[in-house]
Amino acid sequence: MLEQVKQNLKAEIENALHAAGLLEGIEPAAVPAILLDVPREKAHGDFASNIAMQLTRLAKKNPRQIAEAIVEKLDTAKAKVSKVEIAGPGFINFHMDKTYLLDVIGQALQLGDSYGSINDGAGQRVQVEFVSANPTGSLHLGHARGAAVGDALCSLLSFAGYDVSREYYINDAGNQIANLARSLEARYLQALGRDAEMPEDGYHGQDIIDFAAELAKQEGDRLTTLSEEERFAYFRRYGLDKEMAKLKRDLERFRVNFDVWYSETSLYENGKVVEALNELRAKGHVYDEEGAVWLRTTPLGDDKDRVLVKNDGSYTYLTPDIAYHRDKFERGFDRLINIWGADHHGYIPRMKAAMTALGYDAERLMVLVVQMVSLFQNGEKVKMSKRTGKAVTMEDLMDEVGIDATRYFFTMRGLDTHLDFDMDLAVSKSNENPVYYVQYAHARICSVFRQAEEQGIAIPQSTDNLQLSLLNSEATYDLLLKLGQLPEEVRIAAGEHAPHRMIRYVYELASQFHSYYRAERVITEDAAATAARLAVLGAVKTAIANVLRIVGVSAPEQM
RNA sequence: GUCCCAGUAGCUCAGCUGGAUAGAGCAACGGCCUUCUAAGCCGUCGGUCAGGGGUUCGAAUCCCUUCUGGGACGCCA
Repeated sequence: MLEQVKQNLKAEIENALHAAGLLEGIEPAAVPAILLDVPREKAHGDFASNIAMQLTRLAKKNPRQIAEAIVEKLDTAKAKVSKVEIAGPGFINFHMDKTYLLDVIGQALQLGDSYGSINDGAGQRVQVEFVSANPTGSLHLGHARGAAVGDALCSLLSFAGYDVSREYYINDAGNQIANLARSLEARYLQALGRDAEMPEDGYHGQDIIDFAAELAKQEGDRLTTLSEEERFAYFRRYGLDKEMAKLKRDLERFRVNFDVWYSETSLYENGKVVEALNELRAKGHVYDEEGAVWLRTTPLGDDKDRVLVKNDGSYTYLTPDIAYHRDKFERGFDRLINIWGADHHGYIPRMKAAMTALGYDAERLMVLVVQMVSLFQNGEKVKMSKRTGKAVTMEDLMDEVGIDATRYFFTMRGLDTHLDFDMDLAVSKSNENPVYYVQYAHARICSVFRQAEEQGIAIPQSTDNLQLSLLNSEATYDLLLKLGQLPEEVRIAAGEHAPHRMIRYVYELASQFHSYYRAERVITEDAAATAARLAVLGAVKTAIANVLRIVGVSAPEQM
């Protein structure tokens, strides 16, 4: 709705540009796009354009002259502009008839759950792979950030009209799983009271100690009688099953639900690793040297060539991963998005190179890098290591901080900022944590609705039969302006893959609402005005709930 | 040594495809509950946008450079 108003204004500005003859002799392609900002200063109107300054050089006139020419030719009636001013170095400030904002109410009520959704994606198929933590220990802080951000991004893209598939790649085939088996074996023996040393690269997490204890209790020392081979296979299977079950449980509890769990092992079993390798070789990107098989990635933007098959005949991590990404493309997705930890950023050029080598457009694969999370407790940075098993797990976070606050907190920041997670503050549930501020706005609206219902006042489900013209206060207009910006926010946030923008938006919307709530009493003696205001609240409630749903935070009815 | 990310108020961070007087939360200080939830509202204080050069009508934003913090540079995954 607001966008229509804006588009209309843009079109009228363009007409004015032509009418003023400002574009004569300028290549159409060179004409800058007309951008309309909502100025920070209210005195600068509802929308502002810097087009006059943009045209300075092209039109060879000074910006204020250009602005004056535009304003003179602007059809203010058609543009629905109530006042135009030229300000500063050449900004044109447009003041609109504020009643245009009232349309937003009906739109939000009518669209409900889909208010704010757009169709930028036009049904394009996007696959997002995220978390993909090795099943060798509990999910920790970094994984939680990846999970929160990845899931929010998926919901956001879906809201923007993309057909999104969430996928988790299970690294269930490499050395690390052998290490898991041996670690579990050692812990099992220890649980039986025997002397057993952890393997050199073993996993020291508490989860494995617990699994081993359970196993010792169930099986006694029976497993020690198995042949070495049988025993290894047993521990491998058992460890993997246990770790995967725990992983899925934690993620589900975190409200992250994957559409596809893709097993690395399956790539070997159905021959896709060999296929990928053969294809690379057939396309001439592979060579043999020093007993190893190499992929020539250097000409494709990588620092150096990469080994695919080691001289002992086994594959490097890269090889099945290439097969995996090849398979993603083969499944027909229009775009692939990977969310990787910052420690894997160096891996991006070689994967893109490999995709290019296979003949795919590497531009269709986007890797988003999520920076590290540092944990602070008692004012000090907590050192964490998977090696020693000393780490705050995602489960700890959910237990101590809660899911709403954790998800909000992780989604709040841009992907590329190093995030400091202050455990004390998060746990204290003080008002430092803004999730309550937003949720409270939603709960407050619900509370007003309960009050209204108790008094026998119906909550309007649409704006039919309402006198919206009764809504003419500054506080209402401010609130409706923010409310009406949701679709555009979704557009920008989805386009930039920036779910944190949605958090900022919903915080600002909540803030506008809280101010409005203080400024105006909703339920009064005036039935018509009451109904109109309840409609405003219903619209705001819808918008808050929709955004919270995107970021995976609950919208409580009361607090 | 090379590459990636960051450096903005006391703290945590927005803003970064160039725009008007650089924003928010927390902290600090001062107000506001006989009225729909005070988990709230209103106000005050707080800045060499790490430093230096450049590009131009205009730079936190773009380019070069220096410094600081974090991460990555395996025939590990």
